[in-house]
Amino acid sequence: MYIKLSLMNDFLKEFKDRGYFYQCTDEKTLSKKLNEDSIKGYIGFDCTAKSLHVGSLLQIMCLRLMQKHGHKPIVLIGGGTTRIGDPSGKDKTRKILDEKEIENNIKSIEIILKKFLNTSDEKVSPIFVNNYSWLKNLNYISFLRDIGRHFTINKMLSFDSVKLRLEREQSLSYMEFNYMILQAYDFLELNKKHNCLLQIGGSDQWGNIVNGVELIKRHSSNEVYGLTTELITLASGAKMGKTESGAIWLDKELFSVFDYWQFWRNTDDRDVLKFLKMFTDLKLNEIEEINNQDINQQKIILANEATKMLHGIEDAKKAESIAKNTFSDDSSGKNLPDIKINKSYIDKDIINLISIIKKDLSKSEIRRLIKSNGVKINNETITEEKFNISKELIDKNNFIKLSIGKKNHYKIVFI
RNA sequence: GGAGGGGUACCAAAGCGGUCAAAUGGGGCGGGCUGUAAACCCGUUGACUUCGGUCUUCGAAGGUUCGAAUCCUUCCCCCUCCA
Repeated sequence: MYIKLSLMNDFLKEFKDRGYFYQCTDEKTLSKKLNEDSIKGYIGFDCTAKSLHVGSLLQIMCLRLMQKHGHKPIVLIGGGTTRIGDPSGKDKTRKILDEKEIENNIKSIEIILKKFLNTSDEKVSPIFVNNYSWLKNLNYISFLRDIGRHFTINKMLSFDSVKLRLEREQSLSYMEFNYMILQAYDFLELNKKHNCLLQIGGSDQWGNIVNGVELIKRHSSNEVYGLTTELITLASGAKMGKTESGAIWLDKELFSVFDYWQFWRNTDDRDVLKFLKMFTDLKLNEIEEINNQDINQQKIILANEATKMLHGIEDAKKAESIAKNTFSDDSSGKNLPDIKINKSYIDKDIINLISIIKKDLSKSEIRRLIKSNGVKINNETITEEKFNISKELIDKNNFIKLSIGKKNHYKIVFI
């Protein structure tokens, strides 16, 4: 299966060089195909939430990379399969979302994906499809006859997604058991309709992808390929994309540009190079150069590049300067985004104000925070929990800077 | 179907009539050090509080007791071994 680098297709080469590659069903032939032609490849996204989070970013980068090398991505939004739930990597059946929620999720996810992708060049612009459009009308009997016949239970039971659930004696419903068949069917459908030749996914999708490849071979004797990406492991051992305080959402309503920038800025030293390769458009030789710079400078570059890709260069720069103000210049916080709070909170207990801004904190937690010197107003540590927000604290621009811990700063504007 | 073991806070895991809002470890949060990193050190980690306390928690529901996570009854769930 070894291919000389010189013969390897550019897309695949970069896919590997950037650290995306994990497995491929038939690397050699795929490489050849990619060299001959512009092909179509797809990645499926789930729509269980109204936004994608950083955990999906690697897949998005794969779509971009396809475009970069002249291939056309198909973005499959799993409107149908989300109604079923992928059992991979899950112990429990997840809750089933209602129709409206799914519809809304799909819309907002599309908006996010479009920010990342080139939609103006017809040749590579993405095709958006929703598998609900074909899954909803399946006829059970004919589906079993056409598709179901190609799957053996013996084989299905051997897939990790199923096996692990059974081994742990966690129940797996018949509905979820069918997920892999539906995903395989998606690939078949895309192959038929769009001549899609490739499916990319995370390494946990391997089984599902292989099923699709095999189904297509049996059903229509076409050769198609599967490619999986490395599971990202952070130096700290934690999972990429989730912090303790919640997911790193790509939607700025859920996760502000500044926080997004900060997320990258706070990357563990040991992960910086990896992330530069994976999550920026910088050329690999540029990255080599950057890698010689001061580590904090590298993180700033990473944060700017990653933020730019999603929110645009202006917002990225803005985030950078807010960060500079807040952390380096120790400023008043005047550049932070405004948080508008009703005037009636003036002259009141600070605990109330904080509980409005950090809704997940209980009042006891806030008291504890204050006790352990974790709260500052205008850079002054608050020492008593009965602290009043007096008028004198509010500056001529009508705001105060509230800091919770070392990294959370808020500009509270009273209106 | 038979025999045994177990369900405790975010997770793991002690406790087995009062001193238990519950040891310990991990994680989280805050502080210190530093570089908005890592490592390390310290504190904290149910809710509400007029800081005196008050209220709710140990699978679920009942019961015994002045008093239960701890004892009894019923139910639910999980694990191991045998058939």
